Amino acid sequence: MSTAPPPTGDDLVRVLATLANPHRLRVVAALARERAYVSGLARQLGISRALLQVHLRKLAAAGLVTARLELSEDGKAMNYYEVEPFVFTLTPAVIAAAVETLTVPDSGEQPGAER
Amino acid sequence: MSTAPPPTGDDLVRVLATLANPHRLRVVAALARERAYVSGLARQLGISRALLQVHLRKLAAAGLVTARLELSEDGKAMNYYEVEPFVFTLTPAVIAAAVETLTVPDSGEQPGAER
DNA sequence: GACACCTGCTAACTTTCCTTGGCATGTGCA
DNA sequence: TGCACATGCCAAGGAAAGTTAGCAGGTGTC
Repeated sequence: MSTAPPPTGDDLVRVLATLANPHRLRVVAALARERAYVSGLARQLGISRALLQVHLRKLAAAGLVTARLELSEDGKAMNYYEVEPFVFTLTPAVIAAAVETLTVPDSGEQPGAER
Repeated sequence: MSTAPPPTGDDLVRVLATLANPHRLRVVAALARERAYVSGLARQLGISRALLQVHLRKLAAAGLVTARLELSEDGKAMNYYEVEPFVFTLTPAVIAAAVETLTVPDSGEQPGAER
């Protein structure tokens, strides 16, 4: 009974690096409560829009949140973000499995044929 | 039925930041197979001792690995590291809960009394 | 037209992390 | 004594991430 598909090494690193940031954790937490648009979320979190943009971009790149462009009642373009229902389990065994598919910076990249 | 105690926000950030690194993931994976001492592990992973030291230090600081100083048969002091059987579950809900106990860089730090 | 709200981007600075190389210490063995 | 192996620490350069400030575009309302 698997709870979630085992992430590849690179995916795991990306997700971990993305979540390893207080601001991004707050963003995820806020979006978990309810979806929000950029400016509103920036005000809610007390950070600048430019900063939030960067963090949202990273979260989206990691597949943890998604953006949806909508039009408000008064015709304004609002970019609504919502959290993705992700589930990652972190254990030594999971990591050991993920490492098998870790890309090396410069050499070859045969999964499970390096050691 | 809880699988693991909910981590505090700061703990979570520390663990995530620690694991968000290919080298440290490899270290955890190697130690998950079997414990090892610094020099041997460095050779096994193909990295310098100094570099491994830094990564091991971070892993230990996050509570993911532990060090145990032992004496080999021929009287040499070997510092054996072994992985801790940690279990972290990453979901939007877990993150939302952890954010409640996130320390702010400069202001006060009353858990769950800010919003 | 001026204002308020929404969106996005880029350049530049600061800070942090990563990595290397060198140095110092201790043990056992030929 | 010299070599091989183990431990550790520190300084310094390079790479990456975080953050700010500013600019530019769009719409609706007074």
